Amino acid sequence: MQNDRTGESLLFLTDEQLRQGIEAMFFAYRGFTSDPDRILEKYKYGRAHHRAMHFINRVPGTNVNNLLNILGVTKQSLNRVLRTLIEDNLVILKVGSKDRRERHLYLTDIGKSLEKQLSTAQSHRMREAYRQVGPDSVAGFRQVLEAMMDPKLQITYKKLRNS
Amino acid sequence: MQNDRTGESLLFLTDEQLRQGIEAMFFAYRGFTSDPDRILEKYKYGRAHHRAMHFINRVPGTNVNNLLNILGVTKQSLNRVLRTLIEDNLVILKVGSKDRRERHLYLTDIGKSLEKQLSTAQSHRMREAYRQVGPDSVAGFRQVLEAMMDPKLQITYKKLRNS
DNA sequence: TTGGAATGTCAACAAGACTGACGTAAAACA
DNA sequence: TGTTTTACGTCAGTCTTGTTGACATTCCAA
Repeated sequence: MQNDRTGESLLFLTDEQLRQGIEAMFFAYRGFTSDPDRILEKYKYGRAHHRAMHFINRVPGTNVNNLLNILGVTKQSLNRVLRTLIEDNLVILKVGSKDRRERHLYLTDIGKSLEKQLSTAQSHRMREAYRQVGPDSVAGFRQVLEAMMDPKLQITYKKLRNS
Repeated sequence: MQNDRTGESLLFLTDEQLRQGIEAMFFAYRGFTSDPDRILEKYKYGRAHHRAMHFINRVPGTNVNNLLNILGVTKQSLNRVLRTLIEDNLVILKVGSKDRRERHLYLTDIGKSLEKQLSTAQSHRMREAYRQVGPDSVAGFRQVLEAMMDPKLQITYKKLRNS
């Protein structure tokens, strides 16, 4: 199993092996979202709220357009989520000082605390998986994921990584 | 970067590294589903139809309950999808001969052909990603994904792998 | 023969995505 | 200065995919 992993051997990747990769993505993504989902349910929020909070936390002060590009949804869809987060005082809008058309998004302390709860739960599972398989596998994991992204999102991903 | 990848070093996995893994999963899953989604749109189907077809193809003759467990949705939700697939002659039901309560699911030739189209598109992206990163990374990728699954789904995944 | 399991179906509902149209404010441009 | 473009918000309607609850049918097994 460990030998014959030459570049050449990839030419013989069977449909079966590719299908297993597909199924692994499907089942793993379920696990990946399950812990935050359980927490969100208690607060009557959904995955969309989680994603918004995650990236507002990641890029504090981001404007709406930028967040839209990251999330890949329509402004109407994002707006519905943002409205409830603002109503509930998890997120605040600040009008841009340079360009006053822009709204900059920040998590409030309450928002930060929920985001922390969610990311802790999600990270915990990932940390545990990392621990089980060892560092080399983790590097491979990240590389394959990156290679599977659409080019535009790959750039977005790299920008976030360097910010 | 390549050195110091000992088991010990995992203890120093930063929140930042874990967060990058989370974001990689998020962006990669978008890529993962995008090609089939484009095809499905033409036929007025959704991801739910794709998933059902995928696993019916994978386990021909599966009964509904088994498929329910694999997909992790309610029977009502699956039923709606199955109904349209049956109406459109992509899937056929066969009443169980041993236990006639059970309905066994099969893809028709038309169903097989659409499933093939979808899995080819999805596999293509995965194959390309695999090619870019090399076989060792692929092994790591699969191992991390497997470790991230819920235990029950991990068993389901392994069963599929050996069938 | 009866209880429970497997399945199907009806109804109602909710989250979260979409499109399209329209409004407002502010910046950028000509 | 006047016009156009950009950023954002909002209203309305639709679709997919998920949910719960209730109920009917079939039929295996004790």
